[in-house]
Amino acid sequence: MDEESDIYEGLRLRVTLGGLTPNTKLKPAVLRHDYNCSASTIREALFRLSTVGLVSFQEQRGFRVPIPTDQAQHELTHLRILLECEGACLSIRRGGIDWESRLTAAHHKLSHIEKRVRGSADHTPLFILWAKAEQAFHETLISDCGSDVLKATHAMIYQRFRQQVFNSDKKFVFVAENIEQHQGILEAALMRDEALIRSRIYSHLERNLVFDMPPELPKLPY
Amino acid sequence: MDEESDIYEGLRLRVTLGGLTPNTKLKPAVLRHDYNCSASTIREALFRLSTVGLVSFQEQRGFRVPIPTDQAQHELTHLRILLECEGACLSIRRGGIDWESRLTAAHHKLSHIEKRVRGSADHTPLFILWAKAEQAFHETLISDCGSDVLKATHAMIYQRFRQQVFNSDKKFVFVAENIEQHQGILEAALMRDEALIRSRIYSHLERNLVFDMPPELPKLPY
DNA sequence: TTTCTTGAAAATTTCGTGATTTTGATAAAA
DNA sequence: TTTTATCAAAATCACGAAATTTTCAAGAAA
Repeated sequence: MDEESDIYEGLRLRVTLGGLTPNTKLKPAVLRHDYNCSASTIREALFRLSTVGLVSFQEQRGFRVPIPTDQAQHELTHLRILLECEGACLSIRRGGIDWESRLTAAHHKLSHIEKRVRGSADHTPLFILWAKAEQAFHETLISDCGSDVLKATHAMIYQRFRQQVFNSDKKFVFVAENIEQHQGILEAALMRDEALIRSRIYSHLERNLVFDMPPELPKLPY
Repeated sequence: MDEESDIYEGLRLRVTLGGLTPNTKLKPAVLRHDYNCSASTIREALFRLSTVGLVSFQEQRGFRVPIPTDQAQHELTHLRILLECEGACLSIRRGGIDWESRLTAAHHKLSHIEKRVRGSADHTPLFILWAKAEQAFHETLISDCGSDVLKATHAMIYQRFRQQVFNSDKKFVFVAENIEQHQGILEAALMRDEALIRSRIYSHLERNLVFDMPPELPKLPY
């Protein structure tokens, strides 16, 4: 049977949002029990995760949970901005009423969760839910860009970004400003204003840029 | 011994520049003889190649050489432009004399090969050499952007791009304009003109964009 | 105390095998 | 002729174990 991709997804969730301490060893011989399968199967899944940067791998030294660094956070944020601005602008040009409607739906769901999060003291139980809705919103934002390669690349970077900030000390996973920022991005999308959406995506992610970065966004690309 | 990465590299070369017919099956049980190792080892390497898009994989149906499509060519070109413009501009801002010198060296090597290619009728023997020099030039161009993530992502896309155009019917692997275009990119880099280098990178890759795309490049990003 | 060696335990990598699934040729039915 | 059924050959996948490498604690030397 096809448990392989379940194992892959399960491990992906663990290393990204599982709250594992960075640098934790990931031993196939141990993990096999959680998924009941052989060590080789786990190894294969870990290998695939390592090619997308979600686990680190060293020859003859096995797999580990990557260590978050300021540098990595900055770089991942930078690429997210680049890819998301591009994808969003292309979607604005190409997307129709269907895109608008899907984006509105995704925002509605996200917004609902975010308001609940703001109320409760402990974010943990809602967090997985929030993370999925956040990802869905940002992926919907670029969903009509017309490029599977762009979308796949963005998904990769987004996962690593989420892992990075969740596993970093600061745990800035959720901040209140998100609510209005997501709202603002949605509005810019519906207004079909490319320059505005660029600047709002930038503002939304800006706080994760740990080094200084040129301030303003371009009018629009090519 | 560590043959694993040799096997990975060997297979990568075969599926990208090996001249294999698209859709060719890649059978571990057959390939094992070329690398003398077990089928499982080959399988593992092919798996890793499939996660970066260099071989296609279907559950229970094994591995195949990906089929080039116009859509894929367009998307890969689009991302190359995006990443290479960004990386080059950042390198212009951050890079010093060392970057200029490495870029000049890389261009010198590439230029030498390209002039030899222009002369000879059959490009095949020189092709691997040219491909390596071309990649080195474009990677040096973005080498001082300060982001390992950007560089790794670009490398991934570049490989797939190279595979795509080499395995496509048209075989536009080498065109004479490359010579002056590479020259032009080098000059723009040394002039530290961001807008110019963007427009020249775009012009260099433009012919691989199979669908229409907005014409001119942005002044500069953030 | 600190540094260096030693060697047993643990972890990683590779491999061949059996179970399961797909493929493709041949024959039967429509 | 075209479609469907059958079934043997071939390929894929997951597994456990052997071979290799690393880890790390305990003792020797500086």
